[in-house]
Amino acid sequence: MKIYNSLSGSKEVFKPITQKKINMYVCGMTVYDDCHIGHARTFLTFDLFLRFFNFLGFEVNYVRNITDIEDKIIEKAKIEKVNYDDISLRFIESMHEDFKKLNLLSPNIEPKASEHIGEIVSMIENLESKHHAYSVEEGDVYFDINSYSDYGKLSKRNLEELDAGARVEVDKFKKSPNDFVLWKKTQTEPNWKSRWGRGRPGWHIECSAMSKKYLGNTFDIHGGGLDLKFPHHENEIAQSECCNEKGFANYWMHVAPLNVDGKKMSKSLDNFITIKKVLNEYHSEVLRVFFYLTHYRKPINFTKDSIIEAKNILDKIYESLRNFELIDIEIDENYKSKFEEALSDDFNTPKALKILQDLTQKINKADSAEKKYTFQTTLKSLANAIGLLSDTTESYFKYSGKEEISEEEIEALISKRNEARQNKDFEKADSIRDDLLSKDIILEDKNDKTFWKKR
RNA sequence: GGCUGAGUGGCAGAGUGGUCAUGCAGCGGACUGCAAAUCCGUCCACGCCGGUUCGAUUCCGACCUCAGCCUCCA
Repeated sequence: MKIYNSLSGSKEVFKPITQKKINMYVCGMTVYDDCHIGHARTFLTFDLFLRFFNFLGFEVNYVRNITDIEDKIIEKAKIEKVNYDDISLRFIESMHEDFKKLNLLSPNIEPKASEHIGEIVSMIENLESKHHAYSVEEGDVYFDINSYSDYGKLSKRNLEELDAGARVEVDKFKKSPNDFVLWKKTQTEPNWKSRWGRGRPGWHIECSAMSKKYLGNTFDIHGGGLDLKFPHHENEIAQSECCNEKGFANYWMHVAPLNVDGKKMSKSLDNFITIKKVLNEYHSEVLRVFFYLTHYRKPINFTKDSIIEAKNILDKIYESLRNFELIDIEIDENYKSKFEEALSDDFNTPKALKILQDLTQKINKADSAEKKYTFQTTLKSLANAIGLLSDTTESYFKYSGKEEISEEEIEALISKRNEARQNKDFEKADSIRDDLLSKDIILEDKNDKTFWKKR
């Protein structure tokens, strides 16, 4: 198994600390709004990692946190005149709903920042006692970046560069412009008692505290979106390594960003697409295929055409499993090993997908029932390993977030049409088919049966 | 300006020093009452300029372009 390690900037042979066990920490959501498809990419990618590690026989301890104390949450609460946890709880619920629909495997632990204030405070105290942190008159506590010589090793920058490029106005209390806040003094909710007065944690420290609690000082994999690499992950490394006096994560994995119509998603551009919106039109596995089509370290562009392409591909694959019933049969080892090989090379999903497409073609061209079953079973089993083909063909094709016409009505029209066909009244039969097509229902006559699917 | 990464056919996207990726879309054909699905066939390619080489999309160097980060961000 080879994975690309952001820390070294190269592909490395993956060696977990404990054989066959993996401790993995992923930076999760800051819950101040509905999840968008950029989030979907990141978490679907880590879900793939998790599934494939399981497939290879690793036991993964997966921690994905929830950041529920943060400026944007507090701001929103102020605007809506509600408690901050009304906001965070609302969006945690929304997130869980989305993630369930995306068929994401649950993390083993999903810790919340607000429930780890004790751990956070003691970590800051530890850093202060070792002179890696300092408090100022105002009551804020900062991390002293110059006390940690390895600063910048993940994002590959040094302090001089950072100082030169600093665009923000320097806080007058900071010793160095790149020092970042560990504890923010505040009287507004939420706040907690501490030796520096009432306040709340800064961003970054919660991940150091929670990963330490659940995974220990040093663990295998730490990841998140590429945009978290700097400063968030860089700062986590600084805090954790200074506090624990041990190496932090061995492998860092970052998922490249997603653009919409060639532009970064943002509310001002009005190209902000939520997971809910996409799932309203497409089966969640279409989104999965869409992501798998591009390697996770490459930027991806979300357009109407590209999601349709993903749907076309998945449609074909599902089509080849129509009427498939799982029977006890050996799977094709040759395809299995090719599939494993592709994903073992830093999760080359485009290649893995191609193997599934090859299998589909083999099924369609199989000249014996036995061969067909073998390929179908192989396809199903490999696809399942990466979270695909978990639905039946029938229900996949009938999936739709919105209902324009009921299944009963469709079935009724189909039998009406077949009656007309038997009477050779093709004009009537075609008009019924056109009518259904206008409602996005496609009919397929196969042998003596008629199937329907959503466009 | 700095750092990091990337440039392959309409789009997506593998891979390799010397035949071919592949998929989606398109086009032609088979099948079908007609379609759809499926199968068969088919078009289109490696940013630019040098160098190494018998030969480079693949190796080396310069250049150009793009993206992300440098401020909140998955």
